[in-house]
Amino acid sequence: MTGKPLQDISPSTEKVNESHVPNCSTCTTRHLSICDALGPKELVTFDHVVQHRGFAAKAVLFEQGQKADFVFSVSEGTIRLFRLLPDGRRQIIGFAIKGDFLGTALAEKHEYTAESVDHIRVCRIPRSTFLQMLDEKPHLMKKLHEIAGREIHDSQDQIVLLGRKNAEERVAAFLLSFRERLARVLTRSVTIPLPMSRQDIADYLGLTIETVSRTISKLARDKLIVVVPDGIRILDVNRLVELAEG
Amino acid sequence: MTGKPLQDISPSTEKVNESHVPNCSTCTTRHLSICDALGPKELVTFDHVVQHRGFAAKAVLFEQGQKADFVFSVSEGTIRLFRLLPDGRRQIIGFAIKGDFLGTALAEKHEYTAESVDHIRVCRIPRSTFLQMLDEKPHLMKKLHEIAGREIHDSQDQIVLLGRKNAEERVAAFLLSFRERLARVLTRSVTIPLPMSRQDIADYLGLTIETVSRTISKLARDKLIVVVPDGIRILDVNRLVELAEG
DNA sequence: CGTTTCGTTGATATTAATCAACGAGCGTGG
DNA sequence: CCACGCTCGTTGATTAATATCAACGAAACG
Repeated sequence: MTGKPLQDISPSTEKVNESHVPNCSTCTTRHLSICDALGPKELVTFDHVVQHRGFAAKAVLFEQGQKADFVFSVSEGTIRLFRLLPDGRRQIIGFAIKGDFLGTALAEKHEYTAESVDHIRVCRIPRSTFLQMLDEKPHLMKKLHEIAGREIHDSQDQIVLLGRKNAEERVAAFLLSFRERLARVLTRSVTIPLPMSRQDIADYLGLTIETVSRTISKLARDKLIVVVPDGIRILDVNRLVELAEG
Repeated sequence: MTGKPLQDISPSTEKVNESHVPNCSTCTTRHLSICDALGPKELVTFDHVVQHRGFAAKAVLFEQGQKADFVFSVSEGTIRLFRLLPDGRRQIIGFAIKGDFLGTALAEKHEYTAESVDHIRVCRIPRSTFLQMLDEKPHLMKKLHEIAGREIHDSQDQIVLLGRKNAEERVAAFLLSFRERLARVLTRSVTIPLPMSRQDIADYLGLTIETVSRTISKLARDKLIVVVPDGIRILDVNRLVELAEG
């Protein structure tokens, strides 16, 4: 479907990073991410092993089946995580945003592909280094497991959505959950920016692009939302929540 | 749908447990479960806090939204884990079998209901005790996270299945994955016992009971499987795998 | 300024859901 | 021990939801 090859790190974007995130101690994403588990001293150690990277849209961070050499923390932008079936069908597992942890600590291989939706910035650490830290710092391990617990919970929500909800419920649930996640990260605004394409939303919700488009149009017709450039605005949260919950 | 109230612990079944699993050191499930992370000394400690319980079919171990007081390890039987939508639609998140860890260590509340499919035996530990052990034993924490990683992986498989596979692919994938899990636990036989009902399978695969029934009939007509009492037998694994993978 | 990509909408096709009937197995009670 | 009533699984007929095919306009891009 989208199947474009990876693009390399853009040097210009990298420069932006260097100035914006000079070190872990002053990082604005810290309290949202796994780094929240680190003390002041550990943050300094972290600085020595962490690598800041910027990517343009459609860059591949890592691929399904590939050996996992790094783990990542997202500082900015949106990343789609997906798996492909042999015939090209794509299922997006999730969208990663600022503060999210990416990659596998204990497993050797990535089980999905991660591709930037828009301009992104990430911090990455060699997995071997991270593993060593995990062994030395139980509180980091615990934090990681906490994150895994949330991931499992979210996956189960998605399983219920895909297994038992209709198109309208799926779209409503997606808009609300994405809003919820954005709210942790930026000022909670009525307008929800949607950097991903309709095709991305469709592949996330197990629908086609046409059904997503029609459903969004219907929600707008019913005055639950308004479609704005690159996003939507919620008019009636309560009715949308009711819809989303089934 | 199934919505039956919980049944209490059957004393007779409990007796069976006492004789069959007298202690953790001789437990036949140990190497399959989280207890595999425990050393000989720790196993003895474990013996003092673990409670063996037996349940008849359709017993509720814990419910969606309920405070999580215990964590569980399954010794025998099959357990369905599900969530209900307000209007009664049910989505089965998974089936737990011998060796599986159940419950949430770090979260306060259960996010799904666990109900025995057939006669089961479980070991349970107060969550508070388990949490304390986690803090004291980093290797236990690591083991738990390893298990969580596998759970996340399986959830993602299920998301792909529900989002992008058709009925035939779903049923084929279910049969193979259930067989795979059983194989870890009992001698790998050509016949796959299916203790759960067609309705359970349907609620797991996001289908209706009729579609599951029809699809199984079709697989049998196509000579990929044979339906036997309380299970199926696989005739052509390769074609079934091909089907399941999409 | 042409060209491509993206989103929307309409018409039709297809898959799976729904509605319905039936038979087999099981437990219970006469 | 048999008969009745249930539950469960299967199969058939029809319907409904979403996918597919198709066309088009607007925005983005070189």
